[in-house]
Amino acid sequence: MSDTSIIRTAESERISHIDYFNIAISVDCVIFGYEEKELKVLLIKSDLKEFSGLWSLLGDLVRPQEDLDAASYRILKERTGLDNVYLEQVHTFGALNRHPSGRVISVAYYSLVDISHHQLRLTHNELHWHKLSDLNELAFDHQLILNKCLERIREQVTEKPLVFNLLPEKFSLRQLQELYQAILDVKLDRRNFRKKIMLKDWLTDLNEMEPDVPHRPGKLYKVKKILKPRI
Amino acid sequence: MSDTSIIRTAESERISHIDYFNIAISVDCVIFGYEEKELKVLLIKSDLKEFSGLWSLLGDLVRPQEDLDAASYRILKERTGLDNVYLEQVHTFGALNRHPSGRVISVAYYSLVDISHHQLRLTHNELHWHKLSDLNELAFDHQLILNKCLERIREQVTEKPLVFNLLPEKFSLRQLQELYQAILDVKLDRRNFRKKIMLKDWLTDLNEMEPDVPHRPGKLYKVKKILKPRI
DNA sequence: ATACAAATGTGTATAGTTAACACAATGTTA
DNA sequence: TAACATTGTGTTAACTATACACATTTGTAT
Repeated sequence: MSDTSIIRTAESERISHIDYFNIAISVDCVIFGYEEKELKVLLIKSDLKEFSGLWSLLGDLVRPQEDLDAASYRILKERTGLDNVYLEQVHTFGALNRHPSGRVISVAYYSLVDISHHQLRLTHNELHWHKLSDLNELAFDHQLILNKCLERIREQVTEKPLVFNLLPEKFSLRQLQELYQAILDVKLDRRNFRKKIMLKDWLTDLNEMEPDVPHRPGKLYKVKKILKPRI
Repeated sequence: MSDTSIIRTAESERISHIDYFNIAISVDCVIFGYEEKELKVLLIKSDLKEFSGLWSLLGDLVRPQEDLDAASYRILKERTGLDNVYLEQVHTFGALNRHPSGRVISVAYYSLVDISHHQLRLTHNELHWHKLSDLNELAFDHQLILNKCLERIREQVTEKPLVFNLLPEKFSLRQLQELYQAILDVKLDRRNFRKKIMLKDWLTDLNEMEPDVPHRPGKLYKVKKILKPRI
């Protein structure tokens, strides 16, 4: 499409390229991890002078020949080395002044990754996992984006077998319960939790015991079919 | 911002304007109404030759100085004359070839309006309310967008006092039940429905009876506090 | 005026789900 | 071998959701 091309709107208005392509579109990924009984998010030091010293989500402009899901997938792959991940679009942020360099509309995705995954390689030394419970001011409107994604996970955690993406392949029911507790920020009754999770028929008993615990070891399970929508 | 301006991405890559502003962004509104015990959607005849004869959602390009919510609000106001409406962002659609004239990414909103509202004036004679139950092929990916919005409403209808936006100010419990049935596509038990809706404490009894019914009239209610997020 | 048609308004019993709660068994460490 | 930490398990009570019927009110037709 050239600079003189025309877009027809539903109203048949004719609008020149120059007028209407002045908005850039980016994708921001809220990449969640789980470690030491805490939910974490992967952030990078902002390289904008306006936000110097602040952390920001991982994002990039969407390329002209790339769809939104592909862009989020690319960002995740570039930053973490992971390519078999859960990614879901959450919301699009388009406030006029959200980006200091110009009009940038950003589509937010969230992702759930296993921090201990052997394939995980942070590709940049200004990339760090931050505890959600201990977060300073973020660049742009990234706190807003993060909150929206967290809200979405909380809605989904009891509905869909998603959060297994945050755990290693083999896990105990205690680990799983602690994860639920971290996400929902509640304390759960152990017996009721085990009953409820078993009713969902998401887990396979591996007939193995967890190793290296200083107490009676629990059984290990894996999830039957993890949700990783092909993006 | 001029054609030579630079956007810094999180990676500090430098990307020229020409390369990265070749994507247009639009908003599409799925405007739901309710009439004759059926859910309806407001559509307009597509004016693209590629979709000649097909109906499409109401949409327009986002203007450079307009945020997304404002764009959806403007589209609704332009098309219906209504300006006190419920609007909610649902999802962003960015497939490469969704628009035949070029790369257009569209943010979908849904809206709930009272078809019988005195202020409602369709501003275009190719605008029509279509029964959801009786819909032909739509232009673009608009069937996809519609489905996503319908899904969203169904999730929310029992959680939030939203659907009152579809009804006139005064309504009977029968009308309300019929609306729920239309949205959820189920049959509900009258006694249980009334019990449950009353428990939610959303309604005020107006101490009036519905007029002009050929049978025992029901009481009229209005909603206590309707949800119309300021957009 | 009377009978009929259509819809309102109301309560209870049953089934299913969620929440609260305690103790014996297993493995580790000193 | 005793103390510690954590696993694994079942029952009861509270709450929620579902199924279900009859007398009352209004309008209409005769």
